[in-house]
Amino acid sequence: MKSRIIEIPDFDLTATLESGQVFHWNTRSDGSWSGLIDRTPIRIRQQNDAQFEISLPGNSPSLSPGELTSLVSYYFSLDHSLDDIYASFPVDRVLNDALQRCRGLRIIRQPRWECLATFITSPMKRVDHIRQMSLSLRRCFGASVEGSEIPAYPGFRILSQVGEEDLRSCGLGFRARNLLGTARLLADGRFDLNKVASLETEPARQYLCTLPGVGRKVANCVLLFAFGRLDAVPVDVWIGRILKTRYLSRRRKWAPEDMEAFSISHFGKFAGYAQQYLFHYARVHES
DNA sequence: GACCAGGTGCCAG
DNA sequence: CTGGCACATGGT
Repeated sequence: MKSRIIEIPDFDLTATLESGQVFHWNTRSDGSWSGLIDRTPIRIRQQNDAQFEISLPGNSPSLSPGELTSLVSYYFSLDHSLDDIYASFPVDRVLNDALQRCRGLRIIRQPRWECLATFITSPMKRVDHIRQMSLSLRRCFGASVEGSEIPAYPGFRILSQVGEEDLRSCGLGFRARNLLGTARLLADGRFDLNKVASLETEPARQYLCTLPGVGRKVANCVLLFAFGRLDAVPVDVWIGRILKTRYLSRRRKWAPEDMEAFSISHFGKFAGYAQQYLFHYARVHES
């Protein structure tokens, strides 16, 4: 197993992987994380502030050291300048607390379908449940990968051909119909994920919302975590609570759309980043 | 056993 | 446009 050390100045691996944007990475006894970047098994360990050991478990996929570094850099968005992002935020006591506590958290670039599918299974589920469903789907329908304990996430062509009951047996409940419906639209070519990338954020959001099981919240998660739209703000119960109690009047009623608009106007073009810090900070200090 | 979880879709007023 | 409710499952 070849490994290499890379330098990354501002990166908190644990915060990034535990912040509820991705659902399949596991810690190991030696402190490293193992997971898959699409079909490639990856092992990564933070050695100190800025040094990371990355390696390819098993011996199947032959990536050159350069290719491995590129893959990891893209996935973890190591090109994002956190200094610039932090500097763009307003002076704000609430956000600054979260920034200090979660410094180094990065918005990652997930495979599009994997991200879309897992967030279709997310409504009314806790993060650990989403992890469970994701793992069940991988085990039931995903292709095994040499060097990885867990199989790859099943593609939409596979899922489009399974029965709704098979998806329910993975614990999806009422989400099974939505995942199946969406998988079929993609498999039939009636929905094109590549088109999402070519659209401006708002039209892309509207387009995503045509999929069954995808509303504004899920669409924003997909735009933020898979399409690098750093101004997309998913408003869930956590963010809604934080915005209402710390930034807005908790008397008045706020529509999620209005809270999105407030976030953009207050936090700016990286409002999605601000949202993720607030979300993670609130969750690690769970009530 | 209620109660709630990174919501969505549908229907009545 | 707004409010209310069903939707499955699993953990406190």
